Amino acid sequence: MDDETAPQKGTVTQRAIERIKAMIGEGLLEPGQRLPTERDLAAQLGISRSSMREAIRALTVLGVLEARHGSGIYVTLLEAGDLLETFGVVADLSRGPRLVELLEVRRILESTATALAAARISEEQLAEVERHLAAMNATDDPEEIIAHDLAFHRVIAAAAGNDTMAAILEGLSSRTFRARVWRGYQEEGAFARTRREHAAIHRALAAHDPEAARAAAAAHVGEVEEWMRAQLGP
Amino acid sequence: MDDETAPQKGTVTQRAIERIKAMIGEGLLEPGQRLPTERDLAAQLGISRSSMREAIRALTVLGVLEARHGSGIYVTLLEAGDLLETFGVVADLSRGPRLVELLEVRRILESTATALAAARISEEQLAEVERHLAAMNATDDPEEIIAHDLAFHRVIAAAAGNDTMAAILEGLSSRTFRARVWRGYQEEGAFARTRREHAAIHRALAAHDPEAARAAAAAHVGEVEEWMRAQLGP
DNA sequence: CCAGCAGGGTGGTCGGACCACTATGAGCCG
DNA sequence: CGGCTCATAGTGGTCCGACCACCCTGCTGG
Repeated sequence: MDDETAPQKGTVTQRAIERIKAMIGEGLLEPGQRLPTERDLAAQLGISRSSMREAIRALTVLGVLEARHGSGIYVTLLEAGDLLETFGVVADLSRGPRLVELLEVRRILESTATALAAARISEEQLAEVERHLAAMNATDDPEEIIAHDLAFHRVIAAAAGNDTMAAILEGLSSRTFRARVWRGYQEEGAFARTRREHAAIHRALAAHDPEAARAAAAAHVGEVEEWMRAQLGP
Repeated sequence: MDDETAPQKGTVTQRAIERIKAMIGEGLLEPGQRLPTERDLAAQLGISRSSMREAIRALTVLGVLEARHGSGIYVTLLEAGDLLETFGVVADLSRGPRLVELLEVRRILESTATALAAARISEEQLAEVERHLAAMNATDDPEEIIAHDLAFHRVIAAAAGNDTMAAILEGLSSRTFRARVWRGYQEEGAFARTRREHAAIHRALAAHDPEAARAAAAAHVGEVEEWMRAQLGP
């Protein structure tokens, strides 16, 4: 009786998901705000707690809600990182031709991000880039190399000043994805080449030369892209 | 007792999600394949059906699984569209500065996609582009205009030959997102300008001129981007 | 041979019970 | 009086068992 709309479309849980999303979209629920308890929410929408829990779980994995055991359910800050975390799942589960497509997207975004970074990067950020570059060349532990490689690009993406783009790139370079590609890639002695490419990117950043940065980054990702394309062909 | 690993990390449901994701990642579960029943899966992992249902629901909203009432649970084809559908949620819930960031990402991807399309588009696809262009100019029903506008760009994205990129762009132009922006945008008489920009994009496509297409698409999205930036500024 | 129906199996929903954790405040100790 | 401890209420997490709605198969009867 609390509501007028009982359109019966889709499952009960699905409707609950939409309702909560709508509440947030309309500003009834502010970022960081605490929601009513599961029991109250279920009663409000006239559904069982089980169904409501499924809806909450769904919005949790989407990065919209956050459940704290013993405390309550909260709306996340709805920042880029929260919402785009699921992008990593795509990278993890993609295979074959789709990996090439993902690398193509990454090449486009990463080259632009690096170009933007060249124009905007601060001295502190540049120093951090150099730190990861040095650390990457100082060890031969693959695990560590990948970590610094990721951090290298992460700093650059952050310097580009677009959090959304940075979050997407983060997902496209998620740990497992990178490790999966590297495994076979470095077996071909691509180590030296990667090192040279990273150095080129750093040079362009230090010189604040966007065009050179774009080219260097595109070439860097493009190398991996071409290698992967070749793996699938014959 | 069935397994060796009971590391007790995170919630039971979270572990179930990871387990199923891992099964798919390792190829134990093929795309399109049917899973055991909820009851069996729950028994296999030693958890309750409720928890298993939450895990399944989570993977369902991520576009990894698909539940068919009365039939069973299936792995999706894991195509770009399946996995990137959640991208629309990001667009729906983003506001303020993040909308500008999203438009910037869209500008970068859309301009590249349009450039690729200029080189690869077929006669049939070009005809479809023209169809939507004409339909868009023939009516003044905002609903219909938006629909054809979306379709216009969708065909172009498809012609670029990168399904992943097309899926991302689809999410960035989702119905509600587009409607939300249009509402205020067209109040400023941006109609004629939009029409001109679309015509320019079509010309570049017909001429198979990638550079012109890139410029036209970038300008098109950039217009909206600038308008939105202005809305937030003062 | 085929249309129609009935049954079993599946996901969807519900309600309730109990557990694990957190936060709060009353009460104790220093 | 101030700080600490610990009981306790409230919250999300898990489990169970029942029933419903729907799909699919196979059987039945024309």
